[in-house]
Amino acid sequence: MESKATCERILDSAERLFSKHGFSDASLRQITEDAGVNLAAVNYHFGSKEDLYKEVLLRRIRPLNEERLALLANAEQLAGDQSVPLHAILDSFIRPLLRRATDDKTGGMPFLQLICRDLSDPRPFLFELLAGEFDPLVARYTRSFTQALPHLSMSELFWRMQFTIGGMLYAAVRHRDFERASGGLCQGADLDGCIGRLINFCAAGMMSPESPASSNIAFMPKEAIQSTI
Amino acid sequence: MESKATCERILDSAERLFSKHGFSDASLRQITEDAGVNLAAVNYHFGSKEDLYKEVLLRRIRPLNEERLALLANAEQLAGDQSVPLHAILDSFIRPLLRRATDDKTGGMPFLQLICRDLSDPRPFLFELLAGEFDPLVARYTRSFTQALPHLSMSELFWRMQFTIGGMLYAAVRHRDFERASGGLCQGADLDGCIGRLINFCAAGMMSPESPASSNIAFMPKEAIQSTI
DNA sequence: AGTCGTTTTAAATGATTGTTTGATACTACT
DNA sequence: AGTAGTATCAAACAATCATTTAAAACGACT
Repeated sequence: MESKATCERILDSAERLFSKHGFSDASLRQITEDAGVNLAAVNYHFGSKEDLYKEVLLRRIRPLNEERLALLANAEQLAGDQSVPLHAILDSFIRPLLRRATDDKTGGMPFLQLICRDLSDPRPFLFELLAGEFDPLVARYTRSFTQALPHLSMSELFWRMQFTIGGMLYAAVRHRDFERASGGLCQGADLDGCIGRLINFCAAGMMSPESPASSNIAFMPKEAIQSTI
Repeated sequence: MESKATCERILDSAERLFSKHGFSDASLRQITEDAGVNLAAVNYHFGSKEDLYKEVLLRRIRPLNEERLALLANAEQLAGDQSVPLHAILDSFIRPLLRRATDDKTGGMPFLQLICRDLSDPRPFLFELLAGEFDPLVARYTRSFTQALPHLSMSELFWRMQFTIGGMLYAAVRHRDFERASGGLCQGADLDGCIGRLINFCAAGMMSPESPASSNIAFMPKEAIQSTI
């Protein structure tokens, strides 16, 4: 049975080209040519272009989230009856994703590009897949964060988790470009430095005291805004 | 001269449809039909589809960043010879963007969708435009943050700015979906609450002490990672 | 009224897309 | 060796795309 090798060659090429050009601009002709297989192979093995894209994602997302949950469970076991350190929770959530930037066997930068794109701006045909893969993960982490940060309201905690996710996704997709954008100040290659800094940043934001929702609405006079538009 | 009305109708429809379907999947036929103009009007008035897209972006980005810079200048003037409060710097950077979620006159959610997409995952034909519009802005804010956070190394500051941008962009594009994702805990309509919380979160992350880069590399044994894949 | 520059229109161009088809090649098992 | 099921292949299908063309309509000014 040669189909296994064909499928994987298609998945590899699709991952790379979907990541580079996007779902619509990466054509099946491009992908199958890159993979060295016949054009009809995609529809034969995967059914459609959309189903191919789903398989590209699932191949990487499932091991990623399994790794996260295993690390979190491990951290909880290490903590015993004490509460899990906040840094450990964040580490188990952030590191497995960002690690992939330099690990081609688990997708490398192409996968990070895809997952960032689809989590912040998903196409409708991915709604079901993403909800199925990430809703349970978020629910699980919500429980852990709640125990580590009992002083936070559920609503405040949920916002802060979203900010964390946003910072993580942006760091994932941009960390190669940081060197240029910073004028050489930040080496994109320093992945562990990026991960450590992000965890510290989010931990500080997570731990900060909860303040009344309306306290930060206006830091300066409204006139300043109007006059500039 | 009727061309002004035609151009603006095209820009409005293009903004909405580019935001909804993306650059490639929003066709010029769709856009011109939605705008009620002839198909050839886009190439006549804008030159090409790419140039139309650039104009859609520029129409919103320029007032946005002017507003940010004016607010920042205003905050610095209010501070006199004292250093500008960190919250005020973040406010001038974050609020003008997120405010647009409920302000259709400055683009509304469609514009937020576009700017989030293009800042985290830009197409090559936008590189020059984005660098021209945002590099000076980032340079300006870097100076302000440096003064407000003199204890940070340039490299640490730059990373933290990237995390802030990431959290802001993700909040911008997702805040309508938060209600569903949180099970009703977070009302997407509470825009000011989101802005205030994001500013508090980033301020805490920004102010946290700088630690040696390698201090957070490993929170748990490596075996835990290997065993789960 | 008539002319010049601008804008709108319908139609055609040339190329590319995802998907389907039916024939051919291959593998494995009796 | 021959059959059944799987996989590959070249070719064609129907639809859509951005862009161009040349004619028609319009507006303002002398």
